Amino acid sequence: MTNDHSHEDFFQNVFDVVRLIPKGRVTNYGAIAKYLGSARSSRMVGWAMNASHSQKKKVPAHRVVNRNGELTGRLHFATPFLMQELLEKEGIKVKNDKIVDFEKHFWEPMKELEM
DNA sequence: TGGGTGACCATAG
DNA sequence: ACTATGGCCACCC
Repeated sequence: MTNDHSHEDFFQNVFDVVRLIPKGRVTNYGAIAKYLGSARSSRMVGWAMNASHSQKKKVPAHRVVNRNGELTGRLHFATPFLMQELLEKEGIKVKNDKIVDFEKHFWEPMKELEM
């Protein structure tokens, strides 16, 4: 594992994309996987997000939710409501662990990054 | 070798 | 709105 850097390269690619998500916008795991070529499934994006908190260069992990706009990763933050708090600080409303007007805030890397 | 488990997703009913 | 299923792929027994 320590000799095989393929995972870490993938992680870095995920982190780079997430860092491009503008404040007040959000995307989901699948969209990132698709943008990166889908060689790896969206599960791997979630796996990468697990490691995102220990990065020197910060990763706005709170801007990544699941396909339905639900804050499925919230328990992996320092506190169970930190993810929601960070989103609300950017003007995004959250109700019952779900983003209000998800489509309105959605950021599609395939489109926004103009392939 | 094989089963269980994920910050997932699409589809079907 | 909900559950069930199959695909996904790395990790851990």
